Amino acid sequence: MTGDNSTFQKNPNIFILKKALINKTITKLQFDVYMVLLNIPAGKVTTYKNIANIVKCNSSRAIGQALRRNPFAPDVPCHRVVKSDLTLGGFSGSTGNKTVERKLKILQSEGVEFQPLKDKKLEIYHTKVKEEHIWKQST
DNA sequence: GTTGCGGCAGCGT
DNA sequence: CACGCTGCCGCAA
Repeated sequence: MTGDNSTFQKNPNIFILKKALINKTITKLQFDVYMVLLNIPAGKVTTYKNIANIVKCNSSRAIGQALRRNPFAPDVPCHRVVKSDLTLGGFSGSTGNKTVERKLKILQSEGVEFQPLKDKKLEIYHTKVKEEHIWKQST
């Protein structure tokens, strides 16, 4: 193949992930999930459910579990994952406002925009990502 | 080496 | 709003 090897050169993280899988510091599900994350560019986000579909796992919650154990943060961008209703969801193993605020700040610094839900309380937890920032898989 | 149990950064009804 | 459910994984017996 004359194919594109630049992916590997631009993402040395892939090499690190494979190594971690072989050394069994991460599970196969973690490996699959983290590989998906590496394809999400800054300024975009995806959902737990979307990742679950990609890695063929029927439990979005298991995805959250894999993310919370991410040993490679922030190189593996676990903060670019939100809930299906486009609200923020948890971060770093917690759903508390204080913790989630950190997630919000990181995403905003990457250019992601948010809109609060008017009919709900103006809490961070009810802040939604604008749809234009949802990551669409390239074919 | 194996089995069983309980909890999880969510989702659907 | 409250509950039940899913698959996965760490830890104790």
